[in-house]
Amino acid sequence: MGARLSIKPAADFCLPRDACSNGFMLLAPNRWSFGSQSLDRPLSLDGRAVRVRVSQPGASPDDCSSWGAPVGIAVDGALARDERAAVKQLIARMLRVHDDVQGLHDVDTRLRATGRGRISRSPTFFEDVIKTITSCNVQWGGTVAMNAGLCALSAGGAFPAAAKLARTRPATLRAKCRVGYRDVSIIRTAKLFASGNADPAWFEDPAREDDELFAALKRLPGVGPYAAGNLMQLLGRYSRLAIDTETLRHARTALGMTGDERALRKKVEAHYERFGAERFRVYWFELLAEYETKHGPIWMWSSDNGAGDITKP
DNA sequence: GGTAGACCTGGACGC
DNA sequence: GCGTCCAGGTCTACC
Repeated sequence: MGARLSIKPAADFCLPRDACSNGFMLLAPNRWSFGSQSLDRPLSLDGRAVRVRVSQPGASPDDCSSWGAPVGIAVDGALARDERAAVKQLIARMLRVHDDVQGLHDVDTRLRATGRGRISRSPTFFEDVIKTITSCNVQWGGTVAMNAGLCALSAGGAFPAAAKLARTRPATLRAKCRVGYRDVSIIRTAKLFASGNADPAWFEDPAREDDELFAALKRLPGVGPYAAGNLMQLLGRYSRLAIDTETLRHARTALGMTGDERALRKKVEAHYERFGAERFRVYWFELLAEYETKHGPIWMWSSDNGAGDITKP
């Protein structure tokens, strides 16, 4: 008999809409089930993996009266009291269940009716960092394959812990996970986290200045301007864009901008500057709306049907 | 500070 | 089936 946990989320939280707000939800070890509108994945608890299924019965993005219902977590196995608290904390971080999105809706009123504003992430900052590194300089299919390979390294299929990756040889990562030249960056980053020289609490400290945080992120191996920008939003800092080729495509096709790459970057920065501290989220939900125009609501996509065409992050 | 080239993989394409 | 080319950010060397 497994444990059953419950989280009381923010009043406008809607699992299908808020979980499926980031392509990371389609990467291993996450599995979004289109049929049951639930999220399955293993979580690491002090070295052992427990499988969880997260659901919010009755929640529908199209029915605001269904938002805010309790989020249920079904755990495959029994949990000690401290483990129950840990599971709830990891899921709450991942889904941002308590985030307030009013500030975003104040600057972008288009999002009010949809309730959108939460961008999901990983249960841990370390997983966010490695997933971001695997999203650089590769097409989405490559990122999917790399994360599947990384999770295959761990018993139970959980995302590997920093200590585990720190002990892995570069050749093993290349051969089994197809990470290519990112092998050294991933292992160096894992060593920083495993040794305590990179402290998640330091990066997650809300008192940290954006500039200081961005500079520290760029010092992580394999993290450049794009990756640092993406990690900023994963840390809840939305004042910077994470400009990649998809941003430039959006600038050309949706915003009608022209020019070479340098010119486009300047125009994109100028375009979103008026949204201040909410720059990234305004950009991201514009991009998401564009995808959904082509492919339908993102919560109707599934990890089982090819992971869709969504790009990073 | 700006630029060029290497890094690796998978997909597209031509033969 | 095989070879070639290309796309995707980061890093380093160089100007």
